[in-house]
Amino acid sequence: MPEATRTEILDTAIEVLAEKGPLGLTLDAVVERVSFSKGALLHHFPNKTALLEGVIDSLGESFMAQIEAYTVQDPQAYGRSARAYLRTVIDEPVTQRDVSIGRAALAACAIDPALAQRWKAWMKKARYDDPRDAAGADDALMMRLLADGLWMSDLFGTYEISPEQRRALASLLMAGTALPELMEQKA
Amino acid sequence: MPEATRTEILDTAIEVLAEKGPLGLTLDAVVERVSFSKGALLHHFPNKTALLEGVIDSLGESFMAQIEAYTVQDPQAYGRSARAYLRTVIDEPVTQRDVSIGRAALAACAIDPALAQRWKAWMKKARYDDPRDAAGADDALMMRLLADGLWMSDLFGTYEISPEQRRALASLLMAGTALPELMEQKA
DNA sequence: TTATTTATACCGTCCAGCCGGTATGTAGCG
DNA sequence: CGCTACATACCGGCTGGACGGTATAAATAA
Repeated sequence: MPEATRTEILDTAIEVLAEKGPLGLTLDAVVERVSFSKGALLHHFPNKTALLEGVIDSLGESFMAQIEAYTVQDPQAYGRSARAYLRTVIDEPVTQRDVSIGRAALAACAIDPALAQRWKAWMKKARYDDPRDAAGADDALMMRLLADGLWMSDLFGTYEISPEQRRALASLLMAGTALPELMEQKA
Repeated sequence: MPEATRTEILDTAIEVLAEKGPLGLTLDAVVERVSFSKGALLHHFPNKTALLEGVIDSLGESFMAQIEAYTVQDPQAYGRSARAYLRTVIDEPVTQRDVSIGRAALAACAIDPALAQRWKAWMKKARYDDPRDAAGADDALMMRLLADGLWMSDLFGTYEISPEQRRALASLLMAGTALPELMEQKA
């Protein structure tokens, strides 16, 4: 059952990533926690780069699956992909494990441009089925940027954000269309 | 002239960081480019952690100096620290070197919580002299989050943002006070 | 004044551990 | 017999950093 082995490797690698960070993600560290040997690992992933790519792809798939789930359950077609993105990024309960994985993945992408590119591809793939994104709508972009900023703040604890502030931010984001109007008023 | 040696080490380390990323920043790599030996490096920075902290502090000082410069030249007191932050993060011409350093610093902070904490301290220190920040104003926070999201997008090239979109974003950010009104309308 | 100690700044080598990866098997299966 | 899916042993490079020096200059004591 080679496929099972593969996913076991990937799941374990993500677990290691969550616990020890990207520097702790070594081939040996994965092998230690797994029911088979280093040879098996290197059989399925010929080198560490391949493993890392596998991990990113695995995370990317989960990410996209979550977005798709939110997307299809959204009754309104217009802008649903953006809304699903926002919910995925900011609404999900943030466990310590999520934070660790987020940090590690961010670090990995920051270190290795190839991984960043790969993650970007997942982001793009998840940005589908939405006329606003297709049109490159300004407001959807802004909402995404704000959500990304909030996500990063969550990862690093940059700003201390109160629950009320967070709720306000979330509702503003979900409203989602107001910023361009605002711009026109100011201009 | 021990102080000069110290700053030479730090500058060189940042240079290495920009060129080879955080994984390329080894003690030997710094020593190679410097007029003295490894012993000297270890004399000024007893271990690698100390060197990394020094690098973060050095970057933090530059960052804060830039913000202070923008702050004092801003005629309007109200909200100047937030505006200075925005300008520093989004207005500056982004060279490839800036991107590399940003990536590397981000990675370093994502990997090592202690460094993240240290950077956070610099951020806090730069967030001074502003009644809105003191009051934890929602709009200033939102502008910062959006700017952070844009900064990250610049680092990774996540979104393709046209010059017009960028200009629009910048002006919206500088306007900076409208979002709370908007929230009330929506609520 | 001079001798002695102490602290600073720096040099250059060597090592031990870790880590990615290779090389060489082998057991099962079609 | 050859291919897949593993196991085991081993290696060499890199890296952090320990260590044992040296040169200089200031502090201290005689």
